Amino acid sequence: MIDARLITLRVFARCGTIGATAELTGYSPSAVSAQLRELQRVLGMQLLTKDGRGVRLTATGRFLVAGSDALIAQWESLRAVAMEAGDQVQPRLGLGGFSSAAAQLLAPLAATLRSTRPQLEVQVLEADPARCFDLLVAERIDLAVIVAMQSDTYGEDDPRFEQRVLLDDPLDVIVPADHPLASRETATLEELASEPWITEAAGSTYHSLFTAAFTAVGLTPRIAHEAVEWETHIAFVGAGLGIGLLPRLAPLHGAENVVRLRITGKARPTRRIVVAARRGSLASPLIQESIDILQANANRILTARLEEDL
Amino acid sequence: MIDARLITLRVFARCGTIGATAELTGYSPSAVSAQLRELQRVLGMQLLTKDGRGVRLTATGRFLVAGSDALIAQWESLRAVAMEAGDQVQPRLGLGGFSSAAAQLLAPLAATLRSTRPQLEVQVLEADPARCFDLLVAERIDLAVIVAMQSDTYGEDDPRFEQRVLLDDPLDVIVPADHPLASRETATLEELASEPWITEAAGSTYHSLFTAAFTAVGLTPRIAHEAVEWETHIAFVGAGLGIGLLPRLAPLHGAENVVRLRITGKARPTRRIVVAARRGSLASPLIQESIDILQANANRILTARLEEDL
DNA sequence: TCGATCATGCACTAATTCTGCAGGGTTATC
DNA sequence: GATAACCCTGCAGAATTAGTGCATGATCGA
Repeated sequence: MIDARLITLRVFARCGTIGATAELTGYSPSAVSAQLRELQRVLGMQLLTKDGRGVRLTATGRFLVAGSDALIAQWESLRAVAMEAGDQVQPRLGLGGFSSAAAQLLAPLAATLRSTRPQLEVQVLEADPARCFDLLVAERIDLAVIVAMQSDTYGEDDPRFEQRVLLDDPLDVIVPADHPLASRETATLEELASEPWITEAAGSTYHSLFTAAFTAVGLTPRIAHEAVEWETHIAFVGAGLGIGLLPRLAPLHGAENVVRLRITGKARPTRRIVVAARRGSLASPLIQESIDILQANANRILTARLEEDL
Repeated sequence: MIDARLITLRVFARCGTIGATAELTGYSPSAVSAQLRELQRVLGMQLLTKDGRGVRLTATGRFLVAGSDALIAQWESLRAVAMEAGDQVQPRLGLGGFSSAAAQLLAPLAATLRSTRPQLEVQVLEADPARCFDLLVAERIDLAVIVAMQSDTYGEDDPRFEQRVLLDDPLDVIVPADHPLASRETATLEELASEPWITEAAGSTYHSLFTAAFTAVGLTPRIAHEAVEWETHIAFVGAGLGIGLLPRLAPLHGAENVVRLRITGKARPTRRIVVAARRGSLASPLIQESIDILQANANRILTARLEEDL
C-alpha cells in the first residue's frame, strides 16, 4: 500500500548501490534507477547525489528513509489488525531463513500452511540472516528465521523489525571418527582447546560465537582452516584436518567418518534462533499463526532432545 | 506515496457511491470500480458489499478507512518535515475555496506564489466547503479556504484535517435603495426583524447563521424567498422582494439599487473563515508560507476595514 | 593505461490502467 | 406493475506506465 518506489528507496538505503538494490528487489538496475528518479520527481525532493561511480543518499533522503520506518510499521499494523478484525485471508506469505532453519523449521511450517490454508501461496527463500533482513525490507518475505547476532547491525530495538526467540540451539563439536575423543559422548571446551579448529571466516556470525565461547574460558585455540557451509566443515573434519563446531540443528547426513559430541562444562556455546518480521505485522493472524507453528516445532525439537538426553 | 487505490477508498468512504467517487477523484466510474476490486484482491480483504443498487463498506472496510487517517497524516507530516529539512520544492499546489474566498483570498495567494515560485504549478478550484473537504481527501487540493461550520460533519478535531482561523467576516444587511433605512449607515437586527427576508435554503450554512443570529435576540423573522448565489440575493433585494444578509467579503458589484448597511447592536452575525489542510501537512514550508500569505491578506482586509470604519 | 564497477539513457516491449459503452440489478414513480 | 432512473460492473480497445537489455559514460583501483 506504500508506494513501491519508497520501498525501493529503503532497500537502497540498506545496500547503497543500485545494482544490489536491483538484485534484492528483483528489478533490473535500470528499473531501480528510473524508480528512484521518478520518486524524486514526484516528491520534488533530491534524494540522491552522485558519489564517485555510485550514488549516495542526501540528508533529505536519509531523513525520509528514517521517517518511513514508522510509516511502514503503521501500515503493517493497520493491515494486520484489519485482517484480524475481518477474518480475511492474505493471499501470499514469504518466508526466509538460513539453511538449517529452512530445512528444519521453515519446511514443516510451509507444509502445515499448505494443508491448513490451501489457497495461500507460500514462498520460501533460503538466505543468510543479513539478506533475510534485506528481503524483509524489500517486502519479498514476511517472516525470517535467523540466528540472533549479539552486536550486529540489527539491534533488537530496530524500528523496522520485531523479533521472537524460537529456541537456543547448542553447538556440538564434531571430531574425526578416529579421534581419541570419538568414543566419548561429551567433551569440554578446555579439553578441545589445543586442537586445530575449523571455523567460518573472521567476522562471520559463527566465528564470533566461536571466539566468544573460548574467551569465556580464557583460551584462544588455533584456527587451522576456514569453511562456509556445514557440509564443508564436516568434510574437513572427516578428512582429519581438525575439529569444528556444528549446531545441533545441522544434520551430519550420516557422515561415517565424523562423530558429534555434546559440549559440557562451564562454557557451552549456543546460537539463538529467532524469527523476525516487519514491525507492526505481528498482529496479523497469518503471521501470528505462523510464528505459533514455528514455536511449536521448536518446542518439539527441544523436547525430543531432552528425551534423547535421558 | 500512499497507494492511490487507498485514497480512492477513502473518498468512497466519504461519498458512498462509486459515481460520486469517480467525479471527485477525476476517474471514470469503471476505473474506480476496478481500483476498489484490485485493492481488495491485493489486500485479501473484502472491503465492499452490494447494498441495493449501490455498494457499501464492510466493517473491515470502515476499519481500514478509519485507521488510514493516521497513516495519511503521518505521511503528510513526514513529507512536510523532509521538505522543510531539505529545502526542497513541491512541484504542485492545489487550492480550493468557495466563491468569495476564491476571489478575495485565493486569487491573490495564487498570484503571489506565481511570482515568488515561478516553477510551482498552482491550481485553484472553486468549490463549496463540503466539496473542499472531499477534494482534500482526494488529494486534488492541499489547502481549502472555507466557512467554519458550527456543528457540521467536520469537527475541528477531525483526524483528517487541521484548520487555522483566517478572519471573522461580518455579515451586513442589504436593502433596496428606496428602503426607508437605505440612507442609514447601520441597523440592528431588531430593526430588521419584521422585514421579509431572503436567505439560503434551510439546512445551509447561511440559513443556520441567519436563524442563530435572530434567535440570539429572541426573534424569528419571516423568510420570504430563498437564493443560493449572492448574485441572486442581491438581485432579489434590488427587485424589492425583501432584504438579505451579505458577507462583507462578498462584493455588491456596483448594484445601483441595493444598499449595504452594517449591522450593529447585541447580535452581529459573522461567518468564520478558516483554512484547512490535511493533517500533518502544516509543517511543509510551502503550505506554511501559503497560510502565512493568506493570513497576511486577511489581516490586510481587516485593517482596511478598520480604517474604513473611522 | 587498462579493466572492473556502477549508474544512466535509449529503444523496445510488456504490463498495467483508464475510458466508453453495454448490460443487469435495484429502487422510485406513475 | 410497467417504466424510468439510478448505480455498479464487465469488456474491448486505447493510452499510459513501467521494465528489460544493451550501450554509454564516468570513476576507481591496479
